Amino acid sequence: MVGMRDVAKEAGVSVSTVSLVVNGTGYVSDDMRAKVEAAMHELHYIPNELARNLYRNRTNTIGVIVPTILHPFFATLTAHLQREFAKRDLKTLLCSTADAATGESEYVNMLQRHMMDGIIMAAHTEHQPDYWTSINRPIVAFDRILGEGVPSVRSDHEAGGRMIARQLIGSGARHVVLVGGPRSQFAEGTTFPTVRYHLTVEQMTAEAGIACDYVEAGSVTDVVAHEATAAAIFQRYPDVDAIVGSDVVAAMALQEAERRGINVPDELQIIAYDGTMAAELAGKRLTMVRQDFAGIAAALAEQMDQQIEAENGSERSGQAGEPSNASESAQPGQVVPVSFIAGETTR
Amino acid sequence: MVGMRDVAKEAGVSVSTVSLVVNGTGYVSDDMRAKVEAAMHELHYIPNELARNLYRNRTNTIGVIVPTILHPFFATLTAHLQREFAKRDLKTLLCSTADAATGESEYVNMLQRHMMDGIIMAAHTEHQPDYWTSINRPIVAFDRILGEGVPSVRSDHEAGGRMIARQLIGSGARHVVLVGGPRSQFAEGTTFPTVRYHLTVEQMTAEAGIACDYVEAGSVTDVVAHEATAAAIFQRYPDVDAIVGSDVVAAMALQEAERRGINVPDELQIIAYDGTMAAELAGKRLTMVRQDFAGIAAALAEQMDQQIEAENGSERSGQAGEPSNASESAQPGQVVPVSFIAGETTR
DNA sequence: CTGAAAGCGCTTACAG
DNA sequence: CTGAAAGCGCTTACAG
Repeated sequence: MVGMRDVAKEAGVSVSTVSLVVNGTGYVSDDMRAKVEAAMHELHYIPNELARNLYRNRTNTIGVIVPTILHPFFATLTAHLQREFAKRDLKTLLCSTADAATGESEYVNMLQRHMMDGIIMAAHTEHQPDYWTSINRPIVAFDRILGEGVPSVRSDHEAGGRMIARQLIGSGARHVVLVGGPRSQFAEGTTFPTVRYHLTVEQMTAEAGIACDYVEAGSVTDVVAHEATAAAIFQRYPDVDAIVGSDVVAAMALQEAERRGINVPDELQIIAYDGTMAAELAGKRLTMVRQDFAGIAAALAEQMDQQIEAENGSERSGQAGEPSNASESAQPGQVVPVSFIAGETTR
Repeated sequence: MVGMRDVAKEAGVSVSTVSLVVNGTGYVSDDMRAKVEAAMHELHYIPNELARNLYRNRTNTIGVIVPTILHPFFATLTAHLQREFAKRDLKTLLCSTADAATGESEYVNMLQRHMMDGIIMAAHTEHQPDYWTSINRPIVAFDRILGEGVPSVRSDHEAGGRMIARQLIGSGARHVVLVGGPRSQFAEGTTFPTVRYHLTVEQMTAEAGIACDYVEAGSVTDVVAHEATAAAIFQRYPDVDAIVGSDVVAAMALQEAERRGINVPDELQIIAYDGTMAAELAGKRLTMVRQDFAGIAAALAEQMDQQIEAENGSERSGQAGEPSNASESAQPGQVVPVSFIAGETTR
């Protein structure tokens, strides 16, 4: 492997000079520069980033922790994040907790070993907030609250809930079924902001005198489970006339409805929450509440930037041991708007 | 930041001893080990992987180059790859060429700068084979041929084509429309093995006296384009009674058929090629040819392992400058079987 | 079994 | 403007 030393020798200059030329920093005479560049070409020199990483204590890599990239929701999120990070010359390390046998803590471990510069946390975690706040490295959460000092970004799920409820009420729905995660996540002080759309729909339909039942969907990881969930809805609630759930659930519900000869949207309305590509592949164009993935990714990347900058800053000035997460002043959570897109599955 | 030196000082031993304890290599007396471990705990020591990386000239990271992870095909491939790599303690760097403004050559550049240990190439490239063979670092191609010495893995597309043709012929199809990539890729000596399933179907239907037209789909990146493609098929070929295309195309074709009141499968059969989750979300359970993603990922990872091992080996023994890609003896391409799964869209 | 030393390939003050 | 030196944090022969 040809290194800077070889280039320096070939060009008859010092290693420092080669470094200056490679990095375009500092002043180098045109004469020297030419000699060095010639030598670099001659030897096909390619700088080794690992040495730089060590010196800077930086990898320019961000880990994106998601349950699985097989799910369109997380694929979409990840794709948009990669775009944002690439703009900032940051690489995206795919960290899924369901696809690999690697839990979040192993990824956090890698963060602490400086294998990455930061983590976007968008997967489930059993850890208590004090776990997350004690890590003391750049972490930004998506759609969950990991504790004081860990900035977080989420969609405006309350608004999403209102949009859905308004549609259902306005179209004369009588019996709504909501599909979502484990009901245990709905406890007071939940760290899952997503539940807010469910809660909003439940509240508004109740006020309007509309029946609203809740069905727990299978794991986000398992598509087959969603199929079973869809079938179960019709069995358990034969008079259901509106189903609300994630794209995947909505698509499966539509498929099941067609199979049972139920007319959509006349007899049954379906609303998909998320608005990924999955919603476009269904049997009809699904009506949906679309999350603004581009906006979410931009906000997450922005927060990550700040976290990283704060870390660099505090390293220079702050005392080593003091555990102080960056940007204490961070909002409890940045909120990104959602939008309602009427399709062929509502009336 | 607390380093090995601090631990050594605290424990009253040398840095070498700390290193031995951390790595569990070599012999260390229980006495020393205990002292070191106590000190590590005391100081909350966490090893910095960057230094190791530099010494080993390794990152344990593999870049996966795909057009976009938004497409279920590549999401599925990537998810399975990550699983395989994780088993081998390798991390997965997401390298998409369409989501970010980063082309393959930038990723190759990163490979050469030792920001990763290898690349799985599954995206389009304009480069000639001599570009790829001259890189001289671990590269494994998926579903494309990048030149002598670059191992490659693909599905058995001929078999896939035969399965499709048999179904169509057996069910009495009269007018088949195949949807696929730009026809220019079909030239003699193409580096795109995928076209073999199209060619096989065309040949077999021709022999059976069945009409078979080819429609170019939009970019793999663009889902909306697929919708337009689907609509165009029905306009251009009003008597079409069988459509074959990727999951996404098939799903959109089904949607369009239902919209036009065309009965599937009685009047129109649809076969999806790939067999990702996208095929399950469609209006009906699509009949499909499923690629064995797990098998593909395993084969790719296996080849990558060999490439990396070969690189390490040649580094020790071989002379530096000699460009010689690992495993010259690699097969022209490893072939993974596909399977036919009957759904509700064929008869 | 343990320690002093050299080195991974680069960067950055610091003299000149 | 250029070079010699120290150092990023760890690993690994090599003496003892």
